[in-house]
Amino acid sequence: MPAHPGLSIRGAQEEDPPDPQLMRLDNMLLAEGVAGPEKGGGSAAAAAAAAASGGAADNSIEHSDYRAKLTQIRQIYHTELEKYEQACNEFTTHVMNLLREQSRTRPISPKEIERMVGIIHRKFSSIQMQLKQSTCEAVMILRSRFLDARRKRRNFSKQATEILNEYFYSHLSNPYPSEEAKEELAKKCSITVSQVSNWFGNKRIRYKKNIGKFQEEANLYAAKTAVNAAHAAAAAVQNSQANSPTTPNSGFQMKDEEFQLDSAESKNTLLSNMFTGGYPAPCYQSDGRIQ
DNA sequence: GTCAATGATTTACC
DNA sequence: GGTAAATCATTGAC
Repeated sequence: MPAHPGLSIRGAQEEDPPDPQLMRLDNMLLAEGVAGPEKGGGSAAAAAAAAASGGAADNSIEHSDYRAKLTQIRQIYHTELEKYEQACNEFTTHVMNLLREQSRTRPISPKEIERMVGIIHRKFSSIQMQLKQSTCEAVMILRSRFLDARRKRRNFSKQATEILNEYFYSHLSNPYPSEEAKEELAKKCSITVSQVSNWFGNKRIRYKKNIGKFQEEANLYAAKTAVNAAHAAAAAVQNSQANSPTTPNSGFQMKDEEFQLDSAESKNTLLSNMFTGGYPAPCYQSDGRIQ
C-alpha cells in the first residue's frame, strides 16, 4: 500500500469496538479448531465425540471421517476469509486512490477519509460475520451427526451377546451384575461398562415383558451353562474335591420386588428346568453371596 | 420398503 | 446414583 500522509486505513480498523457476537463466533471457531493454529483437524472436538459415544475403539473410522470433514470446513473457511480480506484491502486501496484523486480538486479532511474506511470495513466485517456464522453452523451439523450415538449404533458382536446372555440367564434370580462383574463383562465383550449396564437394563425389561418369547433362549443358555457346570464338576471330581450342594434359584426378581412370572407356562418350564438340571445353579460370588 | 430386534437416551422413581 | 419403563433411532433380515 502506498504511503500517503493522512490516508491510512489503520486508524479506523483499530477503533472498532469488539462485537460480542463476533467474539462468540471467533471463540467457537477457535475451540473447534477451525480458526487459529492447526490442531490436528480439531482433535479436541474429535475426542469429545469419542467420549460422548462411549469411548469404544470401534469408531476410529468415524473419527477420521469427522476430522477429514472438519479439515474441509477449515480449509474452506480460511480460503474464504483470505478472499474477503484481500477484497477488503483492494477495495479500501481503490477508495483511497479515488479520494487522493479527488483531493487534487477539493479539500478532503482526514475525518472524511476515516469515515469512508470505516464504512468499508464495517461492510466487510458483516460479510465476515456471515462466513463465520455459516462455518459455525456447518461445524454444529457435523458435530451433531457424529455426537449422536444413536446414529452410529452398532450391534454387539455375536460373542459379546453370548457372554452377556450367559451371565444373564445364569443369574436369572438376580440379574444385577456388580460393578466388578460389569467391568469384567465389559472387558470380555470389548464394550464399555455403561454399555453393559444398558444391555442389562434393556434385557431385564424386555425379558420381564415377554418371558414366553425368551423361553427358548433361556433354555438354550441354561443347557449351555449346565454343560459347562458338568464339565467343571467332572474336573472337580477328578481333583477329588467335594462340591457343596447347590440351591436352585427362587425366580427372577426385579430390584426390591419379586419378579412376576406371569406366564404360567414360562414358570413351569423354568421350574422344571431348574430341578432337572437344565436350569443353571446359582452362581456364588467369592464372598459367598448369590449373584 | 417393512418390521422386528436392539443399543442408546430420556424421564421418573426410590 | 441405579434402575424401570417408555421411547427413539438404527440395523439387519425378509
